[in-house]
Amino acid sequence: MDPKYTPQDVEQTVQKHWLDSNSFAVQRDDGREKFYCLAMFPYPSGKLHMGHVRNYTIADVIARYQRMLGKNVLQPMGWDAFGLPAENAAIQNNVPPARWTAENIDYMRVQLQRLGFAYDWDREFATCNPDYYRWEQWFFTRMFAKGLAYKKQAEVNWCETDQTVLANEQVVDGCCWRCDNPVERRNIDQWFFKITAYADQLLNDLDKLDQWPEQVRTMQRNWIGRSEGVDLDFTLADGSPLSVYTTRPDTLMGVSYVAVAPQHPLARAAAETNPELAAFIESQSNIKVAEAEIATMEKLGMDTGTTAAHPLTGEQLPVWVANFVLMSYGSGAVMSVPGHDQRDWEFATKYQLPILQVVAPEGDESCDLASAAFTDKGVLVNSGEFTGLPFETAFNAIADKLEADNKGKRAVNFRLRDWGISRQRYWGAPIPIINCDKCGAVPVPDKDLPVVLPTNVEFEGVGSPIKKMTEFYQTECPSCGGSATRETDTFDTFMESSWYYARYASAGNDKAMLDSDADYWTPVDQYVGGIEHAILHLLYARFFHKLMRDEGLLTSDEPFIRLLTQGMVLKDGAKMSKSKGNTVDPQSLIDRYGADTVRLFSMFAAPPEQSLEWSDSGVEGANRFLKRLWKLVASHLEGDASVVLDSAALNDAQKAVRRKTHETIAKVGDDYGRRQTFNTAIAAVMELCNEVGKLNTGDPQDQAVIGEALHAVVLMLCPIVPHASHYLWQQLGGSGEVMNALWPVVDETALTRDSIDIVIQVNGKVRAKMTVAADADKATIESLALEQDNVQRFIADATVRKVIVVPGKLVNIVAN
RNA sequence: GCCGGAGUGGUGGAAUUGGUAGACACGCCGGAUUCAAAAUCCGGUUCUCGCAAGAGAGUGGGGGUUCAAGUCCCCCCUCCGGCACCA
Repeated sequence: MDPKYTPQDVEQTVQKHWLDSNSFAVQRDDGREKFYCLAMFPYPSGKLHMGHVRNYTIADVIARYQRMLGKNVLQPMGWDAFGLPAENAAIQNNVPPARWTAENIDYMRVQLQRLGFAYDWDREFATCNPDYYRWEQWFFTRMFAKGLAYKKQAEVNWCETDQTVLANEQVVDGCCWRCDNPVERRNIDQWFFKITAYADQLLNDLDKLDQWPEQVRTMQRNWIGRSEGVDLDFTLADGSPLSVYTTRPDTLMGVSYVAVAPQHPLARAAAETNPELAAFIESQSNIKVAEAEIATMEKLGMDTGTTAAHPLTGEQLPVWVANFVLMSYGSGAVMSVPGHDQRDWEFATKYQLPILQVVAPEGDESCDLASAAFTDKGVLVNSGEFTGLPFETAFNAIADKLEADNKGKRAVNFRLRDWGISRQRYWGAPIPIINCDKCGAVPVPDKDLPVVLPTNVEFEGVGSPIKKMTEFYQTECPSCGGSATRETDTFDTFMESSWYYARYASAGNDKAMLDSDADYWTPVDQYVGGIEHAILHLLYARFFHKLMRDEGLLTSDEPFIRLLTQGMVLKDGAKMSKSKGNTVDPQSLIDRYGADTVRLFSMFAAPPEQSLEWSDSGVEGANRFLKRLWKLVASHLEGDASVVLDSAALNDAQKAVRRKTHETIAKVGDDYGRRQTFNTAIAAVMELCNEVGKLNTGDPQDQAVIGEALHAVVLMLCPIVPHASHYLWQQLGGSGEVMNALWPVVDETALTRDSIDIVIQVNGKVRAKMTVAADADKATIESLALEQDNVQRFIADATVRKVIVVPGKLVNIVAN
C-alpha cells in the first residue's frame, strides 16, 4: 500500500463505484428495522455553502452509522425550489427563474455527489416541478372542501411606486429596497390554512416529542401561546359591546382606559369625524408588517373621544387608539391596567392616565406604583366585593360575576394565528382557485390539475408576470361555465417544505400524493436542520402531517421522531449568507484537501448543535490526521499479517492499547447514537490512534493488537470519512465493503482494569494522586489517602472532620 | 420589545449523573531532519510566583447552596437565532 494519502484518486474511484452501482437506493423491507434519516432540503441558491456541508454531513454520519447497525436506511435528497431569490436573480441576470433554478440544481447536485453523501438519488425531486406541486394543489382543494382553507383580508407591505407587495426582507428601514419610497400597509384578500383549529393538538403533542431538543419544544409552546382568560365586553355609548380578552380578570377593577388597534373598526369610525385622529392612524400605517417592528417602535396613542362603560362598575372609561395593540391578536382591543401591566403603566405615565392599585403583594414584598407596575399575582385591594381575595379566587369570582351578568365568559386564547399561504409572487405554485362573479371562489377540479405555472415569462421584476398574462388567468368557471379569472397568487414556499419528507417515500407516484410506502417510511426517524427553522417550518410540517393523517394518507401523529438542530455556521460573528457576502466556498477546500477532510473538519470543529465560527485553520489539521492514519495503516501492513491475537498473552502495554480500543468503540457508538456529539467521537478515535502509534514493545502480539485497533478505527470513522475508510478497509483485508459492515462489538473482557487512579482533595483542593487496586474498599482507600505526604502537610495542624470517598474517582478530606 | 440559546487558555473546543477544569486539535515556542525551505517527527504550552518540589488564581460579572459548582439557584452584562412574506 502506498503510504501517501491521495484523496482525489481515492474519492473519485469510490464515488464512481457508488453512483454506478446505485449503492444507496433502498426499498421497503419488512424483515428489517427501517430508519428514515433526513436533512432539510436546500434552496438551490447557486452553490453549496458551509452550512449545507455541515447539515448534510451530520445527517450522512447518522445515516451511515444506522446502516452499520443493520437497519434499512433511507436518506433522500431534493430541492426546495420555489422562492424569492430566483426572482431576484431573474431581475439581476435577465434569466427566467425556472432556468436559473434548474441550472443551480444541476450544479449543486454534482457538489453533493462530490461530498460522497449516501443518498438514494432515485427519489430526488424539485418542488417547482408540476409532478410535485400538483399534489399540493390537490391537497389544498381537499382542505378547501373541509373548510380548513379559507379566504380573508390580511395586511401586506405595499409599495405604491412599484405597485407591488413586498416581503419583509424587501423592506429596509420602512422603505422599498428598490425605489426607496416609504412602504405602507395594505389589506388584501388572501388564503389561509386554519392552523388554529389544530392549536391544541400541536401543543399537546409536543409532549410526545421527547427526542426533540427541549429548547425547540419550549419555543413552539410559547409560539402557540395558549392562555386561559376571559372575553369580556365594555359597553359603548350606543349600547354595542367593545370586546377585549384578558388573562388577568383579577385586575378588572383597576382598568383606567381601553386601548384599540389603529385598524380597529372603532378607531376608524372615530377618525371619520376627527381629522387629527385620522392623521394619527394614517401615520401608523407606515410600519412594516412585522412583530419586531411593532414591538420596538415608540409607543404612541391618541384619545378617540369616545368612552366605554366598565362591565362591572359601569364607569365611563376613555377609549384610546394605541399603536402597540395588535389587530391580529384577540379582538384587537385591550383593557389597560396601568397599575399591574408594565406596558400599560408606561403608556399611562406618558399620557397622564390614572394608575390604580388593585393588587397588593403577599407577604413582605413591597411595590411602588410611582416607579413601575406591580405585575406579580397577589391579593386584591380597592376592588369592592372582591377585596381580600387571592389571585385564583379573584379570577374565578370575577369570571363568575361576568358570566352571570352576561358581560363575559371564560375563554382559552392562542397567540398562534392562522397560516397565510397566499403570496403575490410569481415563482411559486399557483393557488388552484377560479374566481367567478356568480359562484365565488371555486376550486380547480381534480381533472384540471395541475395548474401549471407558465415558465416562458418576461420577468421585469415589479409584480408577478402571471398577473398580466390573460392566457393564464382568463378561464371558465368550473361550476357555472361562465367566464372567470384564475387566482394569480401562489403558495407560500413553506407549503412545499411542509410535506416533502413524506413525498420522498412515494416519489414518482403519478396516481396519488402518497401511498402505503409513505406510511412505511414515515415518520422520519432523524431530522436534521438549522435552528433557524425551530418554529415556522417545523410547526407547519407538524400541522401538515396532521392534516394528511386526517385525510387518511398517513397514520402517525407526528412527522419527525428525533430532531437535531444544528447551529449556524458563522463568519466574522454573522451568519454565513450570500446577502452578507461572508461565505466560504467549500468547493475550493474539497478540491484542495478532498471531501473526507472537509467532512472530518466540519464534524470536528464544534458539536453539531452549537454555532460554529468558521476559521480556515483546522482544515489542515483534519487533513494531517488522515495522512497520519494512512501511514499508520501502511506501516502496519508491512508487518507480519499472520500473527493471531491471543488476548491471554498480552503484556501490560498491549493490554492498555486493547482496552483503549474497546473503550473507544463503546464511547464512539454512544457519541454517534445517543449523544450525537461527533466532535468528541473524532477526538476519541484520535486518542486511540495516538496510542496505537506509540505501541512498540518488540513483542509479536503488538502486530495483532494494532491490527484489531486499526480495523476498529476504520469502522468507526466510516460514517465521517467514508471514502478513506472504504479504501483502508480493503487494504486491511476487511470483508465486503465497509459501508455494509456492522458496527464493531465491544469485548467486555478487554475493559477490565487492575488498578485505578484516585485524586485526593483536602477541603476541595487537589493535593495528591494515588493508584489503588481496582477492588480496594472505601476504608482502604481512605487510609491510603490520609497517608499521602502532601495530604499530611495540609492536615497536620488541623482536625479531620469528615472524609468523603467517591469510589473510583476521588477522596475529599474535610479538615480545619 | 417578546421568546429561545451561548459565553471556558492565544484559537476551536472537552469535562456525559454536582466529583482531577483545559481531553482532542489549531496556533505558538524549542529540538531533530534538510545546503535551505516545505513536509514530517519529538518535546513544551491556562495565568502568576518558583531552579524545582510546590503554592496561589482561574470557566462573562456579582451573590448564594454544597464536603465539592464550568455544571444547581438568584441578579446583571455581552453576543447569536426567531418573531409569522428570506429560506
